[in-house]
Amino acid sequence: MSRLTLEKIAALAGVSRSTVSRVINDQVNVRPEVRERVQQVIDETGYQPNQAARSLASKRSTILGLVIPRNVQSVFADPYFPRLIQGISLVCNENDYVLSLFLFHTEDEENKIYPRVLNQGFVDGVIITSMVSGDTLLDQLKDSDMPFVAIGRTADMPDVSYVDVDNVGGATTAVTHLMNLGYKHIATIAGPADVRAAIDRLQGYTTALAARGLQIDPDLIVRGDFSEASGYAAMQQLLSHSPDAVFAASDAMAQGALRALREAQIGVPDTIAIVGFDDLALAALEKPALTTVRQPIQRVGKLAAENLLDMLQNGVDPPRRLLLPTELVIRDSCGKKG
Amino acid sequence: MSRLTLEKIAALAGVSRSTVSRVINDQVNVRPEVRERVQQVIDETGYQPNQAARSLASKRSTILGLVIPRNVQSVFADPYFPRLIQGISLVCNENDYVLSLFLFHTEDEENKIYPRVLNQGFVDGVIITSMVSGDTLLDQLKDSDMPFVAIGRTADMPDVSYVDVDNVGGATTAVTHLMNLGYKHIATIAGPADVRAAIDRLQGYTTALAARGLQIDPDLIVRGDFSEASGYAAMQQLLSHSPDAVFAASDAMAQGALRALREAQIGVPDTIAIVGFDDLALAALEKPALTTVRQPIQRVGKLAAENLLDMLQNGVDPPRRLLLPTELVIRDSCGKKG
DNA sequence: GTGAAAGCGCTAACAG
DNA sequence: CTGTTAGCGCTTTCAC
Repeated sequence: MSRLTLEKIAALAGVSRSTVSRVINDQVNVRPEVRERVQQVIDETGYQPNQAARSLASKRSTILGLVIPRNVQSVFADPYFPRLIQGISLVCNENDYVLSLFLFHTEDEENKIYPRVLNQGFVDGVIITSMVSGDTLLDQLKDSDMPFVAIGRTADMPDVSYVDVDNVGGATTAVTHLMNLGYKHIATIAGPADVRAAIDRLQGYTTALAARGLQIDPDLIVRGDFSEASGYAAMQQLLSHSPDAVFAASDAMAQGALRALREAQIGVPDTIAIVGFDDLALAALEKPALTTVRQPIQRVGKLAAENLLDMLQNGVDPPRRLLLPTELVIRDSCGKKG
Repeated sequence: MSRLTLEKIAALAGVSRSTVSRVINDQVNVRPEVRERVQQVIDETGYQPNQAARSLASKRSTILGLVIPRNVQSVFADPYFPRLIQGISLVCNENDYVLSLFLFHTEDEENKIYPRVLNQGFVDGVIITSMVSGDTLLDQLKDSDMPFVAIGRTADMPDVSYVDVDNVGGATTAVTHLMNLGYKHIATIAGPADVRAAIDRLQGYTTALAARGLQIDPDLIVRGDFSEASGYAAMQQLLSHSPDAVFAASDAMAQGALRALREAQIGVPDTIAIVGFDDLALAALEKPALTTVRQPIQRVGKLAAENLLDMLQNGVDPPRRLLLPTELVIRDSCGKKG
């Protein structure tokens, strides 16, 4: 029964409301013995301050919002999100913040709910997963005075804080590795043209080839939508151009590619080598085990939350921009030519 | 700038604060023309009521909590959770509620944060994912006066509201289907003995066999932990008892079983048929495509949220207990014996 | 170092 | 139908 209030605790401890408040908020200017006495009453009674009253008086909600726009919603079922959320949640727990989830399924929902999120004082700050450029929600956020951190940068975002993984670098490393193994005819299954991560991974591919003075063959670039099915289709399309290696911009697409090759009875990595991106759990279990680029998703979540909290304390300037390194995990599907 | 308050809107519209409040809360007793005038001011100014003040005065936070205990946390990365969350979130959005996530990673976190969740008035109600029996958090919830709905029932839970899928029925159907196809020597890869869903699926297995007067052979029951790796190991163990079909209590374990059989060069479904449980995305992509029991996860989430909201409005009694039907999805791995 | 007092912005009786 | 009046339970100056 949280019929308990500050007032009552104060009475029980024989002090004023203010003093109890100071104890609760770990403020200075309380004599140690008084502090202890008050704390004891709090412990004994199991008193918990009322959150609404606190927020009203202090103008802080101690809630962080995680916003997932509807264009991202479709991939919410990916293993990516749970790990991201775990990272964010860890930091929230540590800092006595609560994480609220704003999943939007339709444009109506966005229009209806988003203004509330931004203006009601519901959340102190927002982490937004942004993928495609020109994201409406991201733009609204920029126009508001709500502190926020973007997960994944989209188009140009001057003075926007974000955390992203080094997709360009990861892709470059992967393709370079293939070249080092001796592959000459390296194709890529890219992601959607409007998704920044896909653009970056494709750029990593071209960068790596260009660094060796290799020509970019448009026939060796096929787009998918990150899904298994699209990887399967893309691989079939690539087959007529007989690549000796394929860099897929997601593990799911790599998985689809493997399926297509299996059906076509083409040996991996003997005839065609495959490298993926993500390092999902399934990667290690594939046959052959998938060489892939691992991205530190949980760390992305942690850092986003940490930086947001830092902004809440110390102001949003200067913008925090973080690009986390990826790691090439070498397994069997890339072969060992050499 | 949400410097706007009820008071100011009232002034602008030439009415009292109460009237504006009534308009905002869709209450009766406001003349249509007045209502319209007020609404217009609200729309023009983009006024959003302050959430903290509202909660403080009304004693409702319009926040639903989703609690994921640490013993469940380990499987949070499963595709299961995003779908569950999507279901809950849909209902929250529809009803102007916000979903807050309480992910616990350690016991310390549970001890520190949980009391706050329950007593601070932070949330109006809680949805808790419970798996193992004797879950501490669930017990605390029962002892509190916080309205809640459990996802998945554990041990005996008289007068606890829950939403669960019919694991017994699903397993029974799956195994019966195998028997109908003519398999005689059906094994199962069961889940952990303390997880209710696993217990139920195992019971479904035995029930189905018993219904045909078949003996339960202990050698044909091997336990895993729902993971791919455990399914792989379990299948290897089963091999010495040469079953002609295997019912795996999760798709991941079925996947592991398939891997073991592939390695052992045993044909599926020709030599051994396999049926899984879950219908994850990977199920349809397996080679051969996995016959499995589909569970309506998103619906579980929706119903849990809907029932919780109903409890908030109409009181927690009587307890709502829902068992959702599953569906056998027949693909290739179960074969088509006659 | 401590207490008194003034709100934070809203809802909810209660009059009228 | 509308306005007035009390708070909700806390934080935060400001005196002392």
